Amino acid sequence: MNAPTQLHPSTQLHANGAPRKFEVTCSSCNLRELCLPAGLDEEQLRMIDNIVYARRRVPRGDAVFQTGDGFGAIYAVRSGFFKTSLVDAEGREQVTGFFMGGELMGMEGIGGAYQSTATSLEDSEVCVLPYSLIEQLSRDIPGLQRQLHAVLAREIARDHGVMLLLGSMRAEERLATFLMNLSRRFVRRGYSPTEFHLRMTREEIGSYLGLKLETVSRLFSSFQKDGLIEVQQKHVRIRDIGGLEQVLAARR
Amino acid sequence: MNAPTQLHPSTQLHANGAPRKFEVTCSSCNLRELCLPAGLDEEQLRMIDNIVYARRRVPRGDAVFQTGDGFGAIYAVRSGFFKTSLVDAEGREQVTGFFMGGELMGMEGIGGAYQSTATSLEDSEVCVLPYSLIEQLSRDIPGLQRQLHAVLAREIARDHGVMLLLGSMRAEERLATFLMNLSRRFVRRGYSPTEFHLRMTREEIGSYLGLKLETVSRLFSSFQKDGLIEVQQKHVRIRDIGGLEQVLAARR
DNA sequence: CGCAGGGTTGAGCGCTCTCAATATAAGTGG
DNA sequence: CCACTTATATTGAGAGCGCTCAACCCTGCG
Repeated sequence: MNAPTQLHPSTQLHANGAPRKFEVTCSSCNLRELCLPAGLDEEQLRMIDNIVYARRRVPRGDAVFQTGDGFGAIYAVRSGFFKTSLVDAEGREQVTGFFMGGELMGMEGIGGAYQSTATSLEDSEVCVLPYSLIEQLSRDIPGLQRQLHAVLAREIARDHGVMLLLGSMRAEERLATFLMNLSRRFVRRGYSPTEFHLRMTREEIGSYLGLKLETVSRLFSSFQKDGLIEVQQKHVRIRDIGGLEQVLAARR
Repeated sequence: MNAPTQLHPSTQLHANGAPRKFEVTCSSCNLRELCLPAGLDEEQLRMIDNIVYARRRVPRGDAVFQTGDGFGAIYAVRSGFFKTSLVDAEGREQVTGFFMGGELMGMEGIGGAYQSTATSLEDSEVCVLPYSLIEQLSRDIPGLQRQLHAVLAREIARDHGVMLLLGSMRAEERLATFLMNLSRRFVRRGYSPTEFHLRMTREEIGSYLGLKLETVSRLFSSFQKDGLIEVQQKHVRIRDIGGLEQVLAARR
């Protein structure tokens, strides 16, 4: 429940104690409006600057935390791209989310152990937010308390949206929803809403959407044939966003 | 974000202000170890006794809150049984959970509006926990703060489990998982683990599990034929819990 | 250049859905 | 209390969506 006892080798410690190369503060971070500090005023921002205990580089394929690890911190994506996944007793694997800049991972571990594994899909960097600090600071800063609760609530709401997708949508509706969701998140981060690079494999998309990788591949091809998108391996260009919305609207 | 502005007619107000018929405190509640106060010591318990702003009766079929309602409180099931569900723009409906004594509903609304509708499946009663009070008290009572965070985290973890179920399991695995989950929750509340009354319809079970009601019905019959359970409408008796576990283990 | 991981595409199957009829339970009003 | 209505559950027959199995292709990299 306290700050991580074991520090990863690539960890850059924060100033209060150890030296570090780069500025590690929320107030100087261009992702702050997408992240935990969203909505805080300048004074509050300065108060929580020390909440970023450290930054940590995560090479492609490495895990930030794994199922069963004792919970210590929430992790914010500073750069790069992640998936979270879980595996049940019988070996069934499920990707529970994809995470990009400013998004938070590991919240389901609060009060116990992480219930999933967070794996980087490209060379990435995370901010380590020790729970003990968040806990402490959110007692004194009502804005942070609210923001933390709001972030947790949004994660629950997001999961419910995925449950709707998995429980009620057909395969093509799932993929269309997925693409539009990615598009929306990319545009908020200043990237093109219509052209992006998928960091995950067809298998990972399939796991997230409750489909087999072949089905995902076929759907990509089918969307391309219909003029909705252009796909070439991991590169995607959305050509007809309205058409994608129509895929959802066309209920039988 | 403050205490509910509109009070439901059947609401029994708490002592600080208005009279009421029954004791409305956590310390006198036999569900406290399953609910928000779990793990608090006696002193802390007394401090949060006033957190139950009111109790409210919810006749079968009524909603405690609905999608889009401004968030004001978290609701704890005092007695009875609930479902939460959401409907998307195209009319797809998804049951996101079933809730029994001591379980909390509405947390996904924190900081905004409820994202689902909570409907009672039998005449029930809920405790109204105004968020403003929770917020205030959890600043002064670290145990409550932790418990709140833990409850939110468990809800996220639960949702991930459902995502695994919906994304990776076959129909019969889903129903077996569902029955074992119900059994576990009933036994914690002092009911029989092997014999219980389903409060929800086949359609609601189906929606929750991502199946059609006919499929659910067929699976019940099939489980019965295999000697795993006895079903008669809403009455279920588990005859072979090990067999149900085998349904899950038998991966092809 | 060869290899490995990832992606595409085809053929056929089977699980779950759709449509439909019937049964049973639970209300509802006379 | 009973006839009628409505909601819920069961079961069957057939169709189709997505899966399985398999072959082949593409791309990056040692």
